[in-house]
Amino acid sequence: MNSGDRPRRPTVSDVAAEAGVSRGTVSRYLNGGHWVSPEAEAAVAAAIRKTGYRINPHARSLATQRTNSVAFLLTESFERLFEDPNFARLMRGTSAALAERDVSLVFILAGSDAERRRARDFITQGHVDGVLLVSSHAGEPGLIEEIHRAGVPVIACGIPLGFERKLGWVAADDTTGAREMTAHLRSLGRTRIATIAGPRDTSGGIQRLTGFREELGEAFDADLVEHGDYSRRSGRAAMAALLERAPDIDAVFAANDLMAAGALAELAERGITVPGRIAVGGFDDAAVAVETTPALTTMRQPFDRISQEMVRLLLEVIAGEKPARMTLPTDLVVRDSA
Amino acid sequence: MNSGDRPRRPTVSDVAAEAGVSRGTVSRYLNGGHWVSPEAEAAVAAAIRKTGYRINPHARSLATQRTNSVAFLLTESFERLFEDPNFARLMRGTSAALAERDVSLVFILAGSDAERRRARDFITQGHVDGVLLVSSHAGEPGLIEEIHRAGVPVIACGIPLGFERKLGWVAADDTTGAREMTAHLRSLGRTRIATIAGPRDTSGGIQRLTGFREELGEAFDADLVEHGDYSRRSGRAAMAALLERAPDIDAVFAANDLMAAGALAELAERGITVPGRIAVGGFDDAAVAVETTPALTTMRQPFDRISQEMVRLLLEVIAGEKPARMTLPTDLVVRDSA
DNA sequence: CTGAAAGCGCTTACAG
DNA sequence: CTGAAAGCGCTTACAG
Repeated sequence: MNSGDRPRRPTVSDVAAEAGVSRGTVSRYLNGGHWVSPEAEAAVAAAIRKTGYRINPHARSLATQRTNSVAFLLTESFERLFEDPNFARLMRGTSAALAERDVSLVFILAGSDAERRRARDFITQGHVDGVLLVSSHAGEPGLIEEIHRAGVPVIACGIPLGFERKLGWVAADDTTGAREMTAHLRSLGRTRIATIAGPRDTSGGIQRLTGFREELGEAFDADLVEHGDYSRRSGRAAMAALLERAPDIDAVFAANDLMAAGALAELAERGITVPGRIAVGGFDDAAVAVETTPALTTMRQPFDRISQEMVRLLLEVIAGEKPARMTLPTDLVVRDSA
Repeated sequence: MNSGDRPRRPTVSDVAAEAGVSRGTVSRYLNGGHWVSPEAEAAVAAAIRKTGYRINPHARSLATQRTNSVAFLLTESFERLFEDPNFARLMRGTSAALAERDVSLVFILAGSDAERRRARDFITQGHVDGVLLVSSHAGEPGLIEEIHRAGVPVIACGIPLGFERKLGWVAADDTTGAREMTAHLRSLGRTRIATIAGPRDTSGGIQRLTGFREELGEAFDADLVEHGDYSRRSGRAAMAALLERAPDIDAVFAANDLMAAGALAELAERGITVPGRIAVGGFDDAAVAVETTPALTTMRQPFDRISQEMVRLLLEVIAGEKPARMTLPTDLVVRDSA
C-alpha cells in the first residue's frame, strides 16, 4: 500500500491474542462459526471489533485456492456496450444475483486484440473462480478456447457457437420465439413478411432467422431477408433496402428491438403507416420498445431469469459439478406496431 | 478451483527445478530480470514455456502487499451510467492508461446503499491498491470517508465536495469554461441569457453556475436560472419552465450537452428557432453535440487528458507520494447552435 | 549474479 | 470444541 507511516493492519494473530484463543479458532469463526463455543465466539467478535480486523483476501485465496469472485466477460467494444441495453440488463442482473451470495463481480471488456490478451492473462492467472461469458458474436474462439483449456469454469449467455458442447450456457429459446412472432404477424393477415435478421455469427441471429423460415414454410421468400448487426442504424438501412427490393411487403420481423426501432424511423420518414401498411415486430422487449411510436410488439426475453440461472449454473460448476445447459422461453408482448 | 482431476498448476518451484536454478532466481526473472545472468535467464524462460507456468497473483500480492490493480468507483446507478456518455469516456480513458502500465482495473458500481457497503468492504479489505473515484454527486461522504480513513489512495474526477483538501483530484476548469461560454453568448449580442444549471450537490454544477453568474455580473438575473440533473429529460423540462417564466430569453447555457439536447428538443417542438431566436450553448462536447439539430456549440472537456492524469496521480500516491490536485482548461467549440 | 531462509496472512486436517 | 503445525506460492533482504 502507500504511506509508510500507516500502521500495520491487524491479522488473525492479533485477533487471536486479543481474544485469548488460537488463530485456528479465529479462522473457524470467520468461516461460518462452526465448532466454536459461544464464549470463544463472543471473545473473537469483540476482538475483531476492537482491533478493527479486516480479512486479507489474498492470504485467504492463497490458502483456499478460491477467490470468491467471478468475471463478467464481454467481448464487445465500448461503443456496443453502451449502445445495446441488453448488456446493461445482464450486468445488473448477474451483479445482483452474485451480490446475494456474496461473491464479487469483476467486469472485463475485451473488444480489441490487446484487451483480449489481457483478459486471457487475467482470467487464466487465477484472478477469478469462473467467468460469465457475454457476447453475441461467435468471435474470439481463441480466447474462449484458452480459458476453457485452462480449466476455468465458464457459463455463456446464449449458445456459444463452436463451444455448444464444451461450455455450459443459458439461452432464450430464439427459434420458438421467432416462430411465435412470425405466426402473430400471419395471424394479422399479413402475407408478404420480411425479416431484418441478426448477425450470421451469433446463435441468436441464426436461430431467429431459422424460426422465421420454419414458421413461414412454403411462404418463405429469401428475397425478403436482410441482415443487420443489431444496431439501430443497421435496422434502418435494412428496412430501406427491403423497401427498395420489395415495395409490397406488409410486415417485418426485426431480430431485436433496436433494429426494429431503426426500421420504424425509416418507415416514418417515408410516410408509411405502422401497423396500417406494414406491421413491425421486434425481439427483446428492451426499454426502447415502449419509447417508439408506435410502441413495439415484441418477444420478451427473460433477462432477469437468464442472469440468475447463469449465476446459479456457474457457481455449480465452480463447486465441481459438470456444466449444465438451459433454454428459457420467451413471451409475446403485443403493443401497437403489430 | 473446480474439478479435482485438474492437474496441479506449476509453481516457481517447478520452474526452478526445470531450469536448474533456485526459486529466488526464478522470482528475480519474473520481476524485471535484474541480477540474473543471461544463461539463467534463458533457462528460466525455457522452463516457463515448457511447464506452462502462470504466476499466482494471490501469492504475489500476499508477499508484496500490492495487488497491481485499482478500482474505478462510480457512485451512480446503472441507469445514469448508461445515460451519461461521460462515464463511458472516463472508463475507456482510464482503462487504456492503466493497461499501458499493466495494472488492471476493476469496475465498481455503487448506486444503492447495499452496493456502497459492498464496495466499501471490497476496497478497504485490500482488493485494490487505490481508487479512481468517479461520481458527480457529493453524496456518499460516508463511503469516501471510510475509504480515505482506511488509508487507500484515492484520486477523484472533479472536485470531491467535502474532501477537496483530503483527496487528490483532477477537474476541468468549470468556472472559466462557463464564463467563456457565457461571454461567447454575449458576443453574439444576446442580452437575456438563461442557464440550465447542474445539480447543486456537484462541484461541476456549482462552478458552472458560478462562472455564468460572474461573467454576467450586473446582468445576472436569478429568475433565469433553472436546475436540472444532467439528464436529457431534465434539460427539456427546465427549458419549458424557463420559457414559461421568461418568454423573452434569447440565449441559454446548459451545464452539459445532454440537457442542452433536451432544451433543443423542447425549442423545436415549440417552433422556436435556434440560434435565430434563442442561442443554445452546452458543456462537455459529448457525442450528442454533433447529433443534434442544429449541432451544439459547447465547451470541450479534455476527457482523455483527465483520464490520463487521474491514473498518473493515483499511481504516484500508491507509490507513496502525497496526493496532487490538478485543474485542466476547457475549449470553446463553436458549431451551429450559438 | 545466486541460493537458503524467512515471511506475507490465511486455512485445514489432525490430534486431543 | 480447540490448538499446534503444516501448507498455500510467491518475494526479498542477506550472505556469499
